[in-house]
Amino acid sequence: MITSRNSGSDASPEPDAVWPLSGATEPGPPTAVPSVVGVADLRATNAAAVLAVVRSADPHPRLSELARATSLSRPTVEAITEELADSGLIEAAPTPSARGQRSPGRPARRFRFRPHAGFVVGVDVRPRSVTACLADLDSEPVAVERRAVRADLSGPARAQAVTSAIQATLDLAEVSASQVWAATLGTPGLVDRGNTRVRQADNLRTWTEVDIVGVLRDLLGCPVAVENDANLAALGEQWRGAGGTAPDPSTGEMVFVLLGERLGSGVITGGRLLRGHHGAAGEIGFIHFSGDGRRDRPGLDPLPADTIRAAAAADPDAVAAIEVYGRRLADGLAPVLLALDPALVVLGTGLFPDPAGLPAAEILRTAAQHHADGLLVDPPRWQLSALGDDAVLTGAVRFALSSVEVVLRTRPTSLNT
Amino acid sequence: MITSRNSGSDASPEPDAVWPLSGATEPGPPTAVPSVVGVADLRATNAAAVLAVVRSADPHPRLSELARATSLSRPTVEAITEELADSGLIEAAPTPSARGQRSPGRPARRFRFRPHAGFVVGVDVRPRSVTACLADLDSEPVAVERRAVRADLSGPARAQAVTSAIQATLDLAEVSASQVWAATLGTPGLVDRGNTRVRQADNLRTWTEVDIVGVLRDLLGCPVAVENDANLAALGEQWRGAGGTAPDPSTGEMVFVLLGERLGSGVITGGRLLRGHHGAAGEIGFIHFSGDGRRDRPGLDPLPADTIRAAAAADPDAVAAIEVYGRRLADGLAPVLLALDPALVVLGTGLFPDPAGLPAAEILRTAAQHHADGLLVDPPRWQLSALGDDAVLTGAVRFALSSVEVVLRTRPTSLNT
DNA sequence: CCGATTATGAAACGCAACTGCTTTATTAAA
DNA sequence: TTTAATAAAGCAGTTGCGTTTCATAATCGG
Repeated sequence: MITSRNSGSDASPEPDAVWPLSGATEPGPPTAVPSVVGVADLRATNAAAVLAVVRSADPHPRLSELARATSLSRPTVEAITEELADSGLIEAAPTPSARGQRSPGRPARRFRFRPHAGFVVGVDVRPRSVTACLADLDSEPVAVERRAVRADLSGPARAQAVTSAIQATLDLAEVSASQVWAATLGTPGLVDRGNTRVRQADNLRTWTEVDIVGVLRDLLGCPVAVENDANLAALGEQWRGAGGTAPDPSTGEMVFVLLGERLGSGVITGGRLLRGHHGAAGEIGFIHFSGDGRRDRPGLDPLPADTIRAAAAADPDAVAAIEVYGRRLADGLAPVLLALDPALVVLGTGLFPDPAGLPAAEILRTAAQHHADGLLVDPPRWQLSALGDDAVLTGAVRFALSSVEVVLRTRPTSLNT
Repeated sequence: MITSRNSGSDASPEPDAVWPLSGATEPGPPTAVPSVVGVADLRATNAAAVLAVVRSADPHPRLSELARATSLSRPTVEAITEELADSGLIEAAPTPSARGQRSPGRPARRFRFRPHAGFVVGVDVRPRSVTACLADLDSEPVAVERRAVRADLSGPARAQAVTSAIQATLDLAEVSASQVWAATLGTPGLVDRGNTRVRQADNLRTWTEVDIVGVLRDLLGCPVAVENDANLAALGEQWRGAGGTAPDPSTGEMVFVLLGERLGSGVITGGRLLRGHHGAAGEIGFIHFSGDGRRDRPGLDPLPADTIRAAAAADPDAVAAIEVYGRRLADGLAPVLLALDPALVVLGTGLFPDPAGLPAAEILRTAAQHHADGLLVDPPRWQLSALGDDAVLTGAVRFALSSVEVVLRTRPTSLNT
């Protein structure tokens, strides 16, 4: 095992002061004194590079391929693969036995990533439901558990529902809490900047009084974070490339709009979530939308369910109503889009639960995009959510995973406990 | 000299694939394969750490202090200081001869940063003027040169004014072009994402047709970037802590509003400039402000100069007009502020050139802040620009400097050409 | 002038990575 | 079945950086 000079407390909810390996191109935040490195950190860094190649290469790579891809020497990658195998993060893969594909010479060992070396938990808390998802290191769900709850459930009872749902996923997948490396909980309302507390959630009674992060940390013994649901949904869409399976670079500059009971949004710029000073970025529900029924109050009333259904059935009045709604949305969003210059706006279909509503959502999207095109300098693309109802849950898993991956990128071999 | 395995082309305008040492806390952008490191990179990184301490320590540090501050061993920092001294980035400092402060024992060598080891150039291009600033590595100006030009000047002639102003600063300071490490030019209008071209600048004739980056690179032989003026002003304000000399953490989440002929803004989130997908982030000049004279066209007409003067003289009508203007501004900005959740809004006083206008600016600020407070969830502080007319120029210097500091943070010793 | 104190210098060690060579396992041809 | 070709795996030996440890040099207070 490698111990790093920079090793902070690994149980901290924020993986702080680690070394991002990705290249930030332009002016970054002003830094304090940069960290120093010792020889031991080399191993950790290079192990991360090897691990990344093993994860992405297809078919399973051989040592020589790893050496070429990382530009490390073969003896070095060999030593690294041994360490990674010891830590359980990779394992030997069977050599492909297809007759024609085999090359002459001594057959090479091949390596593959072990996604089940660890797990993460994502939770989606809504007024009427609590859903927990246990996912492996490839963010593949291994167990999902949903609890229907009453909207007026008290905070502690809701927390109880969360822990019980999580515990159920663990039991279902026969995974112990110690195998969980991180957890993230998505919630409506505002979250503090450190992702440790729910600051405000007007439709969830006494929910802010619960120290849900503490509860989950006691349950799982790993870093836990809370985050706004729209923000997580944005992350989820980013992961899925917002529509395709292929990663889409335009998701690095994206605005996700969650059309729920209250309007919310998640903003991604430079590939990362925009959180703001108080963690309240994206709270577009308080915008004064023009022409909305409630003239004096901010916000945009949600579309009635029957209008959506009627529009899906091509009722002209309902279609017109949705088009008006889309234009209002675009109108209110225009200043935000001007300020952010996103490549993409993704409309979360939380408001259009079943597939029947999809045609209506498409009408809304078209109307909004068309109207926005006339208002903006560099109009973004508008898309419907690719994940639908699962966006928040997926995003929670991604959030948890990304905090783990920061560590994987720096000292993966120190994780084998 | 140290050669790094990761050495890219140092003359590239974007310092790509270098190692940011600052800790990015939460989910970062999805990365390709991380870079690997060799032993040589250790030296570069640790040298950067030592350099940073030398720059920030006061009084000039001794070897043992450097060792303590960096947690490196004394022999290591000694070797590093030698290299840094060879490269010209630091030098021996005289020992303080004050009788009382001297400690017993052999007197220690002390080291200090040499800001004149290199220089950067910042340029502020406006319709009626071109200003160049030559600054040292502490971003201290060593020469400033201003050229008044006609607003309808052609692009090539304007470029000529730029090069001539830059050359004048070099001559004035007796600095050769080879000593300039980076240059940044601020301009109105839109800039492409790579900071290499001016995409759009409706009030500058044929300015977009000039390859100003190429021209300056030929002149200076160093990385050159162009950036929107409001964005640079935001960087400048961030550097000055937006009002104080002390660095202010709240500038990491800041919106700078440039009240010029056209409204522009620069947004800083997470300590870095928000650029957007097309580099057009912050273009709030196209927002439809309510109640403006031109109902059908977007934007907000600038305040007439005589109104400003009258308000400064406490004329009630003028004061009221400015208050209305401030409220309109806050109204139009509210969606942006909701989406970004900044800690701070800085009003650029480009519209209020002389000190006489300051009282009027203060009226505007107060009215805007008061009105915004009622519209937002987490209202930001509102401040007047601390740099005034120099904001863009200062920001250009900072932008250029930050791109060289990225290098200084990674392989400072490879710079001694 | 002497001891206390602090900085500097030099040698030896550990660790990670690299180069170059030998050995091993396999396929294809004789 | 043997043999040559080929590619992987194993095994020193070297280099570079950082660290520890010990010895030496310079200065101050008495």
